[in-house]
Amino acid sequence: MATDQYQPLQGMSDLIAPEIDLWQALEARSRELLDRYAFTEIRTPVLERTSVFARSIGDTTDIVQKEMYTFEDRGGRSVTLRPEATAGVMRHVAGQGPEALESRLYYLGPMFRAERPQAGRKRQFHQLGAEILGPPNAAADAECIVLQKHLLDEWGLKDYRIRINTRGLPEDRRSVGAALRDALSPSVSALCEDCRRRYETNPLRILDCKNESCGREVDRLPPITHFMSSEARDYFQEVLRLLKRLDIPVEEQPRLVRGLDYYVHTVWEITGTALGAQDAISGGGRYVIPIGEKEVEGVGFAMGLERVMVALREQKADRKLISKRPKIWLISAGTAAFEENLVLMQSLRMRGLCCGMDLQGRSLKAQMRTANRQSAAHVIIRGEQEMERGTFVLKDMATGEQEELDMPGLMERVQALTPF
RNA sequence: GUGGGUGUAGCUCAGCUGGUUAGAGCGCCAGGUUGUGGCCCUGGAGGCCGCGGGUUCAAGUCCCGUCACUCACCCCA
Repeated sequence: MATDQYQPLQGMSDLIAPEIDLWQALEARSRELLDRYAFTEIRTPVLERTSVFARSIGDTTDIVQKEMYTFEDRGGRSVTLRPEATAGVMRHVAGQGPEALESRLYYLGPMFRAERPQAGRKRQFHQLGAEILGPPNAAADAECIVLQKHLLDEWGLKDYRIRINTRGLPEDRRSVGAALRDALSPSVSALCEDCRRRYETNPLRILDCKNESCGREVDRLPPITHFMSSEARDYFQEVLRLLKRLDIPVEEQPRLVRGLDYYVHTVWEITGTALGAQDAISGGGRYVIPIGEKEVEGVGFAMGLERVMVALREQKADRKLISKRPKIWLISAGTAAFEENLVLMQSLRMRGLCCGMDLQGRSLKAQMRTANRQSAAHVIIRGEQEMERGTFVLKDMATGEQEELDMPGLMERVQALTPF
């Protein structure tokens, strides 16, 4: 029944079995790896004051202008569902003492953008991200990229590309913008409508316009590093050198600038193949974010987990990530056996085993069907005969072999089935 | 926000130019085996044909609106 009242809001979905297995596997592997990289988790609220996002992401960006879920709370304050997590994390860090400015934090959770849904784009989606706080440091930038690659490899994702560029020092922004404007001034008329607007508001964004004629004009320009200070160029070269040293293949992409205002210095993007139009699975960069009177500096990235999962499914790598514990299904014939099985099931669970049984007292055949559907590795069958003899039938569902055991024998066999 | 495609059983879909009781496969339940799953056979349950309006003697089918899904643009993860 596809009736509206049973559906979640547009672009949002209920995550449930069997897909949830992939979510849990991805999350578990990620947390383990982030821990190995000495990051700790932070969970910030999903709802923040609107200014937290508007100031840091940038008033002219599409995210702030048309993609945020913004509304007034009961006290008349403007609040917003987070469209990304970096701003909230920085809000937290800015409120802490100076030692927090050296933190290594990661987050994993839902983000909200009121866009039109399409392949690889939901209104509620999930990001995994990490931040290394602190002033510009090429090693930190490089480590972020290393970590992302490691995550993708850990998940078993193949065929992705890492593209990288620099936006220069914060102080360079004004001069780079001005230089770009000068360089483009003869060809403004050749630019698309959006870019003519960007020419005034944010000339850097013209660089990654997908429009062909804009691309032709941009290709005539020297790379933007040309307009930057030598300090910015040296910093970027150092990042590239370290990445090479760490054996991370990246492609320089002089037109990559990314869409959020807070980025400075190194920016990068990871794209996957076979993802449709929305092929960016991860993006990141160094940033300077104003919060209240302070500015917080750091470097970080965010990965779109829905897109990662689409890519994993496409490459048939999703099933390899999921490991389910073997399950035992208890089968009873007769009410006496049923009740004894309830007791047995509980004691097996206390011993760390994963098990279940039909609670409705259906036919043995129906119980077996359920066991099969539950993909139980083994079943324990108990009926009148076994009750009389004080035994249990243990059946291996894969081979179909079964044996009759007494209690000590059953416990011994069953204990051997636990992974621990 | 703009444009294209699609809404029929739990799922995937068929339903020719409008015509009587709306179908298939899978899944589910039961039986074939009153103590054994998967494979096979038989039967059964399950449909406001997304929703609202209109045209017509008659609408799942045509028209309008609306909602949702989906793909793309814009942009982003």
